[in-house]
Formats: sequence, structure tokens, C-alpha cells
Amino acid sequence: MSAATTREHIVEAADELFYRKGYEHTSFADIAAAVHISRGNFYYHFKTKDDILDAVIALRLSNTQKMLDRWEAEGAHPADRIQSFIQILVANRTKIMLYGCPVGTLCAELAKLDHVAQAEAGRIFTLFRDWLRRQFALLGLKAEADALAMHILARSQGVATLANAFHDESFIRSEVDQMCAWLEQFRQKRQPLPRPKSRRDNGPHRIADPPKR
Amino acid sequence: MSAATTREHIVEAADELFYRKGYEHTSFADIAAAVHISRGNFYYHFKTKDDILDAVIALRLSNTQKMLDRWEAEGAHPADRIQSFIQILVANRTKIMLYGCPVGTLCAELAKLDHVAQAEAGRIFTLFRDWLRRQFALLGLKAEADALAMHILARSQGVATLANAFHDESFIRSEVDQMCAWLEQFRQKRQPLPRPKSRRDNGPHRIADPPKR
DNA sequence: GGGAGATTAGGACGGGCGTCCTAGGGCGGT
DNA sequence: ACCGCCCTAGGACGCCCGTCCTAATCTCCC
Repeated sequence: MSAATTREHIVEAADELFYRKGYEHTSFADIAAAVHISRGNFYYHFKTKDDILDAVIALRLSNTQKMLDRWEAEGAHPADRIQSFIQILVANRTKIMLYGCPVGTLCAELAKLDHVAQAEAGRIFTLFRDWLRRQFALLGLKAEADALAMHILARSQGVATLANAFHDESFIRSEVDQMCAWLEQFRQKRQPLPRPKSRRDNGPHRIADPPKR
Repeated sequence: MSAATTREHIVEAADELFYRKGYEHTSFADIAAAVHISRGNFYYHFKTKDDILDAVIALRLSNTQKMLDRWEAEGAHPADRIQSFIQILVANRTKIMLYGCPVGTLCAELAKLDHVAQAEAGRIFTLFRDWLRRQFALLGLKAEADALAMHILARSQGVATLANAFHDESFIRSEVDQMCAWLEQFRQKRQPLPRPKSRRDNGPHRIADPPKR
């Protein structure tokens, strides 16, 4: 096993443990046990625990970017791409109910620790925010795009927090359905409607408003 | 200083420190320094650190209940009461931007620690949830009351999480305004409208839908 | 096959943690 | 004045933490 892959294994194990147990509550011994590696050997790959955190955040940034790129390639319509984002709540529901959102809980913990990596962790949110903003802009909502991005980012965070606290899966599905329905209103916005097409009535739909007052 | 007040001082200091630094990252020494008390003396009042946590949660439950009772007494209309809830985001914006929501972050941390007090901390959320549910029920939305309660609870949590991560005060105000506007549609629901009164048009309003699909 | 550099194992270290013990101070009643 | 009890101070104890050192092992080129 080369050094590169050992390092990667350490970062991947730390990534998972930081998510499940939190950064501070994860010890070198925990990571060592997960990677089946000597505890003292860490110093060769990382000088401090903070260095591991930096590497984990870098990994998450990279993985997030890849995921966003994939969504952009797979979804032809911006609304479909945004829906991919919303659906991660359902896709990751089991872990979310156990450990919350990886991004939100890490940022919250680092804020309490007053940790230097706080800003770097926040960049993961920024990745989502900017990507969502671009998708909303493509829907012809350039002026409100950033506010809309923050809006569904916040709603997703809230759903994750409550799903974690209440261990409630049906709540996730219900809120995700609402958000998808809310999103639908923007789908036709690019080209002006030819005629006031009657919306299908299978289920109620909410009508959203410009997010800025 | 009697034992009762010393105990109270410990719990109050722990409450604040658990909020600002997190439960695990707060040590006995930290609390002792805040209360100006000997470190070893804790054992007289609390056998373990978990006991302090239990007392802090009990205090928060009590304070939350008092706050809800006050809102219920002050606000004649259920919509006004719910607005009191929404406005705590603005009222506590400074601390929220620094440390997040006290309830959400505590529940998230305890979930990661797999702590026994996890369920007890979740009861604070339940307090809000049940109270909000009753207010929505009073608005004549009995069937959707619980889903609506969870909905704005989740949105508030999301706003707190992102405001913390981005240190963005204007985002709090913007989302709070949206939620208040969203709430307005329910205000007239109790008695059937005598005539289709035109809504005031200073700013756009969103029309919400039944939260359950 | 031997040597050099990369990688690992194992443990020592100092410090901070939660926990726990004990001596004593403060203050009431008698 | 004195006793008894509530409360406190200070530190000891054992444990685990992050850090760091060093000797041993592996790998691969000459």
C-alpha cells in the first residue's frame, strides 16, 4: 500500500468519523482503528489533527464539486438539476436521521470551537450556493437567484436538523415533496408562456413569491 | 450564597457555555471559572457532567415553556403568537450568527455523541412543535397543524444554520420577512371571509399550500 | 544482494480531562 | 462556647488525548 493510498484511507475514514462522531469527539485512536494502522504513524502523514481536518474539508469540497458537475451533466433542465439537490435529503435520509447534514453539523461544530478551519468548511456551503444560484439564473431569475439558492439551502438544512432530532423519515419525504412542488412553478419561466396553461390539479401547489422583500 | 443559588449559578453558566462552546468542549474548569468556584466543589452539587447537562436541559425546557406561555398571553391572535416565534430569529440574531440555534446545535451534538440525554434535549423541540401545532389548529388548520408547525420549525432551523455559517444578518431578516408574509395568509382563515378583501400590495406575497401531499 | 529512502509500529511525554476524597471554613441552634 | 451540618477549596488519581521520537520494516533501483 503506497503512501498516497494510506493517506487517502486516513482521510476517508476521518471523513466518515467526523461526520458520525463529530470532529472533536473523534480521536486519533478511532481513525487508527478504522484504517487498521498504528496510532503513532499518523505523524508521518499529518503533523496535527487540524491537518487531517483540512484534508477532510478539501476532500468534501472536491466530492461536492464532482457531484454538482454530475448533476449539471445529467440534468438538462435547471429545474431538474435543482431537484437533484433537493433529493439528496431522501437519498441520504438514513444517515441524516442518525447524524444530520455533514456540512451543517461540521460548520456548527467548528463555529463553537472557534476553529480556524471554520471559513474553509463554509466554502462547501458556498459551492452549493453558487451552483444553485447559477441554476436559478438559468431559469430566468437572475435578480432573485442568490436569495432563492439560500432559501432552499436553508430549508434543506432545517429538514436535516429536525429529521435528526425527531428521527422522522416521513417528515423528510413530505418536505422534499413540498420543495419539489414549489420548484415546479419556475420551470416554465424561461420562455414566456404561450397561453395560460391550466396547471394539473393532482395535489395542491403553492405559489411562490420573489424572495426579497 | 445558599446552595440553591450556587447550583443555579452553575446551571446558568453551563447553559451559556454549552451554547457557546458545545457540551463536550466545555470543561468543569470552564464552568468553575465562570462561576468563580472551586473545581472540586462540583461534586457536591452534581455527581457527573451528565447531571449538569440534565439540569441545563431541564432549565431550557422550563425557560422555553415560560416563553411560550408569555407569547400566548401577549398575543391575542394565534398568528401574532406564531409571529413571536418567528421573530426570535431576529431578536437573537447576534448570538445565532456566532453560535447557531441553542436547541438545534445541542441536539445535533448529542446525536453525534450518541448521548442518553438526546431524547430529553429533543423535548425542547417538541415543546415548540406542540405549541405551534396548537396555534395553527386555532387558526382552523387542525388537519395540517402539525405539518405546518414542523414546517416553520424546520425553516427557522435552516435559517439559523446558514446565518451561523455565513454570518449573514440580512439573510435572517429576509427569510423572517418571508415567513411572516407566508403566515399572513392564514390569519383570516377562522371566520369565512365576508367579501374577497383585496390584499395590500406593498411587497409580493407568497401563497402557501397544504403541507401534506 | 545491498543500500537508501519511504513507510510503519510502538511507545514515551506532558497536559487536560472527569471524578473523587478529605480537611476545614462558615453559620446556625442550644 | 461549642457542636453539627451545609458548603467549599484544593488537590490526588487514573485515564485518554494529541504530539513526538526512534527503531524496525518494506520497496525498489543499482
